Amino acid sequence: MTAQARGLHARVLDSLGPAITAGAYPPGSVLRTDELAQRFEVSRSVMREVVRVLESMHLVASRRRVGVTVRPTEEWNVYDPQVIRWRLAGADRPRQLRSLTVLRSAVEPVAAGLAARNATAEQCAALTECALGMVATSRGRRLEEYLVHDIAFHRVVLDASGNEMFARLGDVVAEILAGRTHHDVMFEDPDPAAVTLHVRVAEAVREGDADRAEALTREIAEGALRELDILAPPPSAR
Amino acid sequence: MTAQARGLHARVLDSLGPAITAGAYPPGSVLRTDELAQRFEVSRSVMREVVRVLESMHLVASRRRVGVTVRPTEEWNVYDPQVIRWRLAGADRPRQLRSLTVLRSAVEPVAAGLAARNATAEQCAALTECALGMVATSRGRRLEEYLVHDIAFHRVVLDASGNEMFARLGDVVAEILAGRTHHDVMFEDPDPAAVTLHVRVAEAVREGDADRAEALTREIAEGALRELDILAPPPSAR
DNA sequence: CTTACTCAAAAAGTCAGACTTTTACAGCAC
DNA sequence: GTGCTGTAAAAGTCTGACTTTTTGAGTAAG
Repeated sequence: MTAQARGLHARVLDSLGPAITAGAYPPGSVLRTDELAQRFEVSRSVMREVVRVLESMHLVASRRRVGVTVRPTEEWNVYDPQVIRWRLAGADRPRQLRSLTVLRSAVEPVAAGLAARNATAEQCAALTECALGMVATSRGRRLEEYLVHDIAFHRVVLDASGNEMFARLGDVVAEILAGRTHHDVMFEDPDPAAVTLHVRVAEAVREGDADRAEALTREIAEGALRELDILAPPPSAR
Repeated sequence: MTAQARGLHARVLDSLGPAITAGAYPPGSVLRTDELAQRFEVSRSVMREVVRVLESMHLVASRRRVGVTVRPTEEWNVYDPQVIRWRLAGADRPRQLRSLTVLRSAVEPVAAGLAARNATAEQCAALTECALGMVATSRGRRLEEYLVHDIAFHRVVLDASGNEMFARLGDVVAEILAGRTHHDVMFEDPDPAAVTLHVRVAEAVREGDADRAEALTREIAEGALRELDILAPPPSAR
């Protein structure tokens, strides 16, 4: 499935990166470039390039005479899409999913409000189309088709906000939504209330009603959080 | 000022990276590793490692027989701290600052709400201390001291939220606040209303009042946005 | 016993050159 | 015009030698 002939560099990175984010080498562990090169059966050049990339992600720090030390989790570049992917594929996927969903719940309402102000006619049309698509596929186990429209909807909102930082969270949202469908609750049809909310958000954006778009999106986000609380309860109560 | 002997790799990266984010090589431009190596007077190994890092930031894409092509802005990893730093140092600093401030205004209120629920006793104490420090240095052109407390305050809130993604925005907020003091309005004392709001946020968090902490932080954020509208007006009205 | 200095080794960092692999493109045949 | 084929350009990979920084052991002085 995953591309095989993507070059040595990419292959080693996709092997070592997830291992580190999964905690196979706990923070403070020391690796040596030469040893790694041997282990992965690649030349030192390739391994050096891999280490440099991991270093740029703040997963490791390379120091002379010491080696390549794994950094503590708090220092990782957790917004790096690659790191996000690695962690979502790993064991602490639930915790990761929670962090990202909370982030999403903070960002999307504000993005929707901005979208109501800034969306172009084309974006409004796209939004309506997505919402209609969601309605059309919301019943009868057409989950894959529904997912496509759902992802597209949220992407358009984030793009239409006109904020670059928001727009770049489109992939994260896509990952979350896809995860929900594929891992968690793929047996039942989407919540009709959520579908309706999407339609109403599209309306609000079209009418330029920022406050309503924000409030409605906040409801969608709260729904996502509630869903998460059921599937993967938070750490604990106070 | 900036470290000089940080290794060739870092020096070339810090030269080429900002050049790209500044638009010196417009998207679609094609560079050749060999040519770059000559231009920067380093070996191909070093330049290859630099290119690999830029590639992991999605600033460029390297393809055989073609070369290293600069990617369009929308594909850059705009959350990479390094990229953020480069862009903030460049010409479109104002636009960048706006994007980040909007992001901040979306995230911090939610983070404060979570902090009210999750903050430890130590974090509450730290928060109060920061707020008091802000009060103490809020008058008499003690802007540098004030800044330290301000940054610390927002860092503690983001950390105390217990959300990893929020916590990692501490550096971004620090950058924004520092930028405000150093570039924009360093002539007058901070807004007394803002200082009071910080004190009240600390209170709310201490008392575990999530809604109030969120609302108060939203006021702080709105203040920051208003300030931004004055200093660097948004694109245009509808 | 502690402190300060020296020095050797370990590991990353750098360089140079040869070779391999992919692939865009030109030129040719149909 | 369409399709094939071959060539060259550029990245990708490997190897080995050399340099630089840095740690920590050993040693001498207090």
